[in-house]
Amino acid sequence: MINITLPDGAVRQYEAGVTALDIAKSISDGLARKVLAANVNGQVWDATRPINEDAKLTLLTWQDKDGQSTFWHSSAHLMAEAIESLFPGAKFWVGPAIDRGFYYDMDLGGRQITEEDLRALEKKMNELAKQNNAYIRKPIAKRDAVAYFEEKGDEYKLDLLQGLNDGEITFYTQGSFTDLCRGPHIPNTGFIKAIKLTNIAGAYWKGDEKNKQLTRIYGVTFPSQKELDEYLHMLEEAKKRDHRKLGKELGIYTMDDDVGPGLIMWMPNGTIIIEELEKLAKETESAAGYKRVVTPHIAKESMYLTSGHLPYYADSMYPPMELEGEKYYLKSMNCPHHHKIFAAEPKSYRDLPYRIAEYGTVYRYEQSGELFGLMRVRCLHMNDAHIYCSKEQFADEFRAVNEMYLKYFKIFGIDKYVMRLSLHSPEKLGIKYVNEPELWKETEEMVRQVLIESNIPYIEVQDEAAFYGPKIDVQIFSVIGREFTLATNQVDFSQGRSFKLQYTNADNQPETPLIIHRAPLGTHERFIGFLLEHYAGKLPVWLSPLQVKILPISDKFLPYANELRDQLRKKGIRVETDERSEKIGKKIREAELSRVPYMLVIGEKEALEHKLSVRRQGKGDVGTQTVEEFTAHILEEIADRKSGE
RNA sequence: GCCACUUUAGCUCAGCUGGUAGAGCAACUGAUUUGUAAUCAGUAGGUCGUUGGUUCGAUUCCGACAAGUGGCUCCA
Repeated sequence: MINITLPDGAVRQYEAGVTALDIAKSISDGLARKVLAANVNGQVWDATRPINEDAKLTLLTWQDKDGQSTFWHSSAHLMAEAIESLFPGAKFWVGPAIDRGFYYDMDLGGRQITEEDLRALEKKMNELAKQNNAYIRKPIAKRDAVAYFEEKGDEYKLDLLQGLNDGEITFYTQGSFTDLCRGPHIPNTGFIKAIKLTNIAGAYWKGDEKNKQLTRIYGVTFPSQKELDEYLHMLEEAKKRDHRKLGKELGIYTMDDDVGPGLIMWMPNGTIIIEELEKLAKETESAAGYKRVVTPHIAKESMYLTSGHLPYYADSMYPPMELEGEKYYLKSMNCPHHHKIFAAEPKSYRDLPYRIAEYGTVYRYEQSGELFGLMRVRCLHMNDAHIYCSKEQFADEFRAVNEMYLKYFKIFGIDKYVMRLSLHSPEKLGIKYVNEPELWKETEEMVRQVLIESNIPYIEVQDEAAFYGPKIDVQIFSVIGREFTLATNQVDFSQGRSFKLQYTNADNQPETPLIIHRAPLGTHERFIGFLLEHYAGKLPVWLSPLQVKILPISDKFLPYANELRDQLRKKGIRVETDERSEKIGKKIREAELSRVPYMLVIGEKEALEHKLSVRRQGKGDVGTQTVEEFTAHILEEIADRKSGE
């Protein structure tokens, strides 16, 4: 007999060789019908795999993340079975579960998959699922595994096998399909009740663009049709808050074929948002001791050779233009220009920290396939600044920048983000990163300490640093789930020396400053794209292009409405009157859809009493106020940059 | 840049197997003067992304290019 400890601490005794599924059955049949996998002593196992010694056991169902990923991974196998049956000769690479579903990469020998094929595959998968085929685990000797895939002629699985040791190789079989797989899997295919293959994509083998491109099919499955329907509904809802849709509906920005891909033109409404953001940045930076500068959009080749950008990033800069025998580049970053401003006048330690800021316009020749709405563009406006400081000042300066981030995030109510400490990878020194192993170690530790001392949760990732030093990136997700760096805070121990930047220290010796590159509000493009999705288009009053819309009940009240409008405008409030001879219902509907935060309904009663009837976007009628009450309220809301309400 | 798909009126979308296009909303005009999410009627608006080809004839079939979209790779 063995002892099984359940999550509530209860210990039960079973015969050795018992499975998680047996144990579930001994508790209740209902539970047994829901068990997808089990966590045995911290490892995720098949629910049907025998347990031979004392163990801590957690049964995993659809409610558990590990249960879901097991379910999706098994679904990938089911899809592969369907593919093998419909497209014989397909060779498979890997088919993992992802955040929301699964994919499988395969080589179809040049065959193209169409939307109709996906529907046929779904149908086949449903048929196979209904057969309730068990997923059967079988440990196998390496040479037998190799023989199996040699027979099949699957060079991809053979490649996978090369990296595995004898004794740790298992096959899983369900129905007529056998795959090399570590597992675990759900008990049988019958659990998979609802199937949706979502899209087809090319994916480079092993993620390397020099390799062959495989066909990748993405899908998602659920234990019931209802859950699939809910998921599809959620996708529909997410699409409604996509910044590309909102940007068009709200007249924020536009693009044009004649202007070029990835080049944003900000329309009047978008420009108001930009101006409000810049106002916030200027106030905040001025209070934090920054000074503003302005620099040109282009510079000579020699500067980017000095900075080291050209050898690393020439591919992502627009090609140079030749003038008077010199090559000029559109700037893809502001730092070199800022370094030149630092160097323009001699500096002493008394001038440090020297902080200069600019909403700099930069141009990056992003790969055409990467462009994405406002989030990935070729002309961007950075909330840029550079801080030149001594080693002793560094930690305080870096911490202050982080605090500025958090202050901004509070204003915008941003709470779903990941702070990512991006480190170099030592084997790429001299290739992707400046070759200064000691400095890398030292500054990475310094940055890590700042995060720990400030008690900021973060994750560490290798091989994500800038070429000149480690950085902290703030990662956010667009409504369609794509990840972006919203803000960045970077250490630079390299460019100071490249540009021969110096200051005189207290001992009258020349020293090279450390540099911090920071952009807490990222770029206008990405930040506004993010804000539109974050607020679902319902911007807070202070950011809203139009803050108040006056809606007269009929033309008779236009004179009072416009008198009111002028009065509010004098207070700096962005306000317009709907002067059309439409019914009030229509005026309200359109004002609501345009997401103007306040609507003022003006009729006979209001005109007589010199009052206004206030409507809040999304909330409806909130009662009658005097003009003074309303003005005081909205001005306070704007001045405090309140989010919501 | 690579794989796949898409591109019809300002917007959202119809248009079966080739015979030069249609709806709703928006716009404009007129009527209506309205009390908290769509008043009625009329008018106007499109070289069907661009460009080659096949055909008596192409929005429709084929190719190239461009832009957009979903991924891959990339992202200072």
